[in-house]
Amino acid sequence: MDQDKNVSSFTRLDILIQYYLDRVTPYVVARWLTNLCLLIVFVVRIISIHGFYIIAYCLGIFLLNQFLLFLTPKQDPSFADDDDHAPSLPTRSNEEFRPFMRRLPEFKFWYITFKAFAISLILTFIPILNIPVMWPVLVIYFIVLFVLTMRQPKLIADQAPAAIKEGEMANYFGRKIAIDASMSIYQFLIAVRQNGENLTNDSGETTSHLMGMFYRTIRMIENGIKPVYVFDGKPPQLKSKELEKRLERRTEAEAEKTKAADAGDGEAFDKFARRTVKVTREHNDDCKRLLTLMGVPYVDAPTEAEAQCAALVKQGKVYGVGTEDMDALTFGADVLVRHLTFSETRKMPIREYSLTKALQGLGINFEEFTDLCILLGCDYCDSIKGIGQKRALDLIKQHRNIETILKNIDKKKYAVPDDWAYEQARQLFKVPEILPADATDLKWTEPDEDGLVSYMVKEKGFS
DNA sequence: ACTCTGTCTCAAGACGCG
DNA sequence: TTGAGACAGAGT
DNA sequence: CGCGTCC
Repeated sequence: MDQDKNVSSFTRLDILIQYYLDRVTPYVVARWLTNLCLLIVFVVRIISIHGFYIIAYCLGIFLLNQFLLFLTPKQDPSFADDDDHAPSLPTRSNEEFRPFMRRLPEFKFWYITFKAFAISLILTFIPILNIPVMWPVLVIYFIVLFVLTMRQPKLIADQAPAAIKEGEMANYFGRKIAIDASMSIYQFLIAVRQNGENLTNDSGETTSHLMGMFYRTIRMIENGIKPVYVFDGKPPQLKSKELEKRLERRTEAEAEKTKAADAGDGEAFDKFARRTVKVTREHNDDCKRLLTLMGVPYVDAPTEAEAQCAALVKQGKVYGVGTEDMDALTFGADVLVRHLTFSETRKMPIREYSLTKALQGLGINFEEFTDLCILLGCDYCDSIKGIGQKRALDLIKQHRNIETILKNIDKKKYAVPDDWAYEQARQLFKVPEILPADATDLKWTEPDEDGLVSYMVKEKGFS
């Protein structure tokens, strides 16, 4: 695991292997068919030469063991008893939902079985391993074990408890991760400031976003993560109301800011300055330039970056979405990685959320999940007062969709908003405007060091 | 007594030095 | 903006 | 670790 001395010497090979693994990841059926073929070859060989039963037995036990891990939700000891005060589940779309992660993800399960089949097959060519045993004994042994072990996971699965996968950066070695660029830039602009102002170069251009983007990307690449940045496009129509509100608030904050500046109130100034932050075209262009120089690909989303990120996951082009925003799950991204960036600096573990496992845990399907998220409140429309996490989930479980809920609900108690646009919102989640798979070409190349230096140092005044 | 919701507040990035 | 945590108030 | 600095 963490024997870093060895790691470096294997890095090359790792990268190579990971490269092929990545390419193979989307082809689930083909992968398993390959395994099936291997298994058949193995079985045929065992039967035809009447030997090596011990290897078959070991293989069987191993497969059984892995299969159990595959069925079992990941249950971290530290999360074992957080039933009431689920400490860090976000409020928005998944306070009550216990994201549900297999202890052994599908891909890893496949990979490990693949290796197991291959190794077993090879072992059958080593005569010394042909240890004579009574094969019926082994079969009985195996059946007993099988029956015994198959009982447990049912118990665990029935409880379907919290299952967030936690891990280190290193676990994502070689993985491709889609990241909402605008969101990151926004965060950099907000967080990276000194005396209430962003960092700037001599000519007064803001450089906070470049700083953050630069270091963060470096960090990820160092860890073998291949990031793809996704830039926001035009916001959808439905969001305009929300955006109006934001603009209003920003203008308000602007006024407060000026007031604070006049009064010489540094703290207040800082506070309001953060609220006036907006990601501009220039910021985006700067970052795109930087990314190009660093050899990191980016994608221009037609509308929402989160939606495009999710699409990249669905298309199998990246492993997951790296974000703090739970909306990515609503857009159908199966894998969501949180705290991806600061796990190294701070002691925050990386958390991986899986949509499929979460749905499993909640006992609902994706349409119902979408409705659930709308009920809980999204950017696109209002939500019903008095319905929060628990009630929303209960209602969804009972009625399965918003229409039925509306029919059955006591409208006096829970005021449904006028002209509630939940249907359009649902459409946006279901069929978001995204680029088709062949429109995005993700290539990671060597950084252009000279270009980087000249851009950062000469143009932006870095040292 | 308990559960659930809504509201408030706060912080926000990454580095390295001591 | 976002999430997280703490808390108060309404509902059961 | 906490805190000052990055530009």
